[in-house]
Amino acid sequence: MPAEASTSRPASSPLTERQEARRRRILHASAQLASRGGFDAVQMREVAESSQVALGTLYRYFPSKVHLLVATMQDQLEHMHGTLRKKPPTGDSAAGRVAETLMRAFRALQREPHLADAMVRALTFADRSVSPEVDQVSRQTTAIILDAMGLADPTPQQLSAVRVIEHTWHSALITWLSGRASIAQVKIDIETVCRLIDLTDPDRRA
Amino acid sequence: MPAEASTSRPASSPLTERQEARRRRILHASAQLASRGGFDAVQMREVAESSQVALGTLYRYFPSKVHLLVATMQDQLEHMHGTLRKKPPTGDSAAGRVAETLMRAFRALQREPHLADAMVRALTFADRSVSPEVDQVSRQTTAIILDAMGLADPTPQQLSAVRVIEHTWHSALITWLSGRASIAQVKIDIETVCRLIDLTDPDRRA
DNA sequence: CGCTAATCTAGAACAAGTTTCAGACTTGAT
DNA sequence: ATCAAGTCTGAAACTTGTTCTAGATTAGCG
Repeated sequence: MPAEASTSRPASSPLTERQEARRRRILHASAQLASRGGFDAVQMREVAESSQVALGTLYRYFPSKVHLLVATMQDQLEHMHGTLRKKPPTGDSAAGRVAETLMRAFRALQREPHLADAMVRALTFADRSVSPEVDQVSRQTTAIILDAMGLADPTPQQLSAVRVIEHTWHSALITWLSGRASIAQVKIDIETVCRLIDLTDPDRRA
Repeated sequence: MPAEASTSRPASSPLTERQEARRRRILHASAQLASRGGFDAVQMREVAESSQVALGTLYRYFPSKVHLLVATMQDQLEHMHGTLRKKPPTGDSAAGRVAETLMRAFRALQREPHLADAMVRALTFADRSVSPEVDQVSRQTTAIILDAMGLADPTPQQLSAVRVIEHTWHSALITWLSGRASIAQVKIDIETVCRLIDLTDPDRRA
């Protein structure tokens, strides 16, 4: 596997400079509009206009609104992973560190709830045509969690626990975004699910 | 709280017979179209035509496509809860019974994957305007799980565990529907998360 | 029965995602 | 520098969810 920016994307044809710039302008416009009014506020015509690109071009870069928003999420996730790396969590147990990390991410999302709404809704609404991109987001999330656990090569059990944590994370986020769960509840649920980690830690049979 | 059909819905104005019939026709058409081609195949004009109702009327009964599909899900969930009641799960532990119940539900959904797709996508895409209906679905799901646990009054911890199980259930379903997880993986994740139940059972500190 | 308010119907109109197309511009290779 | 292939632009068209309107029907009531 050749060294490549953690960004991923096989880079089937390396974009020229101007193309890279267009791509960034589009993602920036997308995030900006999303921050304003969430999923609905990201209108393809407006994204095109804001990023100084023809509508057809926008669709060449991102074949659908969902693709665009999922790519926006990848972009934001990288930021976040970078930020988290700088200040690793300090808890004693793996479970505690993961919970701390997720709550930190959660607080970051709280600062831009509309953006969070747009990204998460796109993510869960995505159909099979977006699977590769969604998968990439999922791998990135997994990496963040494994980082917090401080684990190099997890057992299958632990991987399952991590998947369950991700499930809970996404779904809890949705219930919070749609106003059906309080922040406190999200916190409790995150902490609850993180106990699964200790449960699957071979060293620490409670 | 007055006794009312488990169906819910405060019944602000009791529908006449013809109205009730229209409502059923609509839900039936919705489920039928969904079974064919999933979320996208449920087109409001087609639902209206199939159920012999004007488009405006359809929108009077269900104020959006998402409302319609969430109502369809409520409908199906009731069916399922009824079916499950008849053959309660037989496992020894609460965790086992819940896992068994969920996997049974999962197999039922497998039989109509397109319908499952439509319902689950609508559920997670729903915004605040659909919260009451989504909440109702969530309560129904909770009831099914608590039934399987054989629990009358759960502790807050147990409620959190149940919420986490629901999160996992929904999210795992989505990853399966979008082809990003195998059935085997869903099974493992369900079983993994169900261990939380034993973990929070006051009687059975493993 | 006859009236009134609510409901239903058919169909047009509107909004936003997506597709299409003809022509202008870039790029890379020769 | 020139040409071919690929890309970008602007604008219109198409699709499907949603709203609106005018007139027909129905339900409940005196």
